[in-house]
Amino acid sequence: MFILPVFNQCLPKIRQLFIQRFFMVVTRFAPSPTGYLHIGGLRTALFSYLWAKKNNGKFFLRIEDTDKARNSVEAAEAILKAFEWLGLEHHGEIVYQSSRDSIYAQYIKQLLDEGKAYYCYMSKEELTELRETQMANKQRTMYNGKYRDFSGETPEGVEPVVRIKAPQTGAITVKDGVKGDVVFQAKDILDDFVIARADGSPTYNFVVAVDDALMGVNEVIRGDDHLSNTPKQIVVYEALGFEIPKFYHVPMIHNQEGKKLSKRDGATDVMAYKEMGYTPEALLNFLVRLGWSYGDQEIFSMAEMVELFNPKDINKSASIYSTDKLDWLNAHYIKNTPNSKLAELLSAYGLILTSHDKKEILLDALKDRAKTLKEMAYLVNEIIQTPASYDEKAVKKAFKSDSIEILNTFGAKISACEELHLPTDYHAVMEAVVNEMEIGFGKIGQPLRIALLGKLSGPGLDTVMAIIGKNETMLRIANAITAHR
RNA sequence: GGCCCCAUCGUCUAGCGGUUAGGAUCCAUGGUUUUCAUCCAUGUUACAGGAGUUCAAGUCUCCUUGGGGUCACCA
Repeated sequence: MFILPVFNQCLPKIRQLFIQRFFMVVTRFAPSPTGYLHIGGLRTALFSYLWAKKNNGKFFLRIEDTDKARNSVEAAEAILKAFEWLGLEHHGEIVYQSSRDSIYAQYIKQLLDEGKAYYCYMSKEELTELRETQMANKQRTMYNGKYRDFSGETPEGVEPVVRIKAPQTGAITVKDGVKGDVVFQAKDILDDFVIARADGSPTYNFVVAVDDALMGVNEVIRGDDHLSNTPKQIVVYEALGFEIPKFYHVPMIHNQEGKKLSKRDGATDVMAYKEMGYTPEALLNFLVRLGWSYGDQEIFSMAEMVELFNPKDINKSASIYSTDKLDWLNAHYIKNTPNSKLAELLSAYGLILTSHDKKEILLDALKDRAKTLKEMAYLVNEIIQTPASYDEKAVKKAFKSDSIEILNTFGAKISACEELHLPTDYHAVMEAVVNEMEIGFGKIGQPLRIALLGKLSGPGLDTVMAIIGKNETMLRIANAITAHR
């Protein structure tokens, strides 16, 4: 092979351009501005990010705001905020389609000049009438090509749209990395669709193709609701002489009713998951496994996702959104988060632990018990705060006639002890009382639990006492005795 | 309605012609724990239906059924 030596002799810069042009994976996430990032969008963003990252490629962010009514800056900020929380990064500047009108205009003009597109003077009324006739005749509604080869007098009073000359026969094949080759017949789906509105603004299928081509995007990973748009985009690519990218159309995420996930399906805003106490690791892990798998593996760190993800392994079928597994993953990640980091995370839920001297014991005692950070913050507060009331059912069940006496004895012993620091110290006192009074552990455990926590569940009592300290322990015991005498 | 996509436990999924159809989650039961949770063990539950191809089909083909997506001067 003689190509390799020649290639290596090229100047580094040219060589890099070559690599970039022919080998570098460039993906993008191109949401329309809705004001927040939703869970389905995040998954395609994640897939695109991972694939680019794995290949040392580029992952771009583009806001599809050709519809100027919606606030794209706010939307971009919301997306960036979510990306930041999740640790996702995009390359370069955010591309706003709304600021690229002149670029689109240039390509529209090019197509017009080359005779690949034309002005269409059909009025809206005429178009509507055409559609109604077609529907009445049970034909598919489509533009009839009236101005495709028009050479007469241009009608007055109609601002023309620009339509592209789409093939009327033959087939368009979308080579899709997920679905395989999907063949569309031109006669079934195509007509000369509008690429520029009467006001000159370009339409979606046109700008998507132009931008992806200009940005060098060569691997498009997006929802399969775009699959039927793809032939139109291919028409644009071909008219403009751009190279068609590789497509991966990932199946939808459905709600419990089996329909496409929408705003009405509760928490579709990614940031709502932060508020609910989910960790980025859990959410990302959850989403990467929705529609994608790697054998039997369930737990994926970001590094593993980058290493193992490949869009060719994406499923073909839609999945239903259910949070059972997300809860499990979240609990898993909380359990495996170091305490220092956990304390930091918990501060976002109003829990400031920096000054607590038994922080380690406290976090160790609770990290196995919470499904979310929010729940964990709540559980911590339950322990730190003196119980304001006692669960009646629990009292009824566990407070026996001899409970006051046992608590009194225990309280007195605690009071007499000088050195009480660790759970084992408190445990020794409990054992001493149990032995002296010749009772079972449950006899002291149940009422003491109510005294300390106001209810019958929670971490080990010795642990709780070590966390709250000697004085608070005595206070809670005294309170309980007063309340239940 | 036209076109397109899809179909394995309730849910997420493995499977890529020969498996007792596997894992995870959920649920249930048992063990550990003074309680609860964690953890461990065990268990219930699936190839939508029908024709082919083949010695052999969850796996290939076709049909049916069911579900979804999409059909704009929205994105």
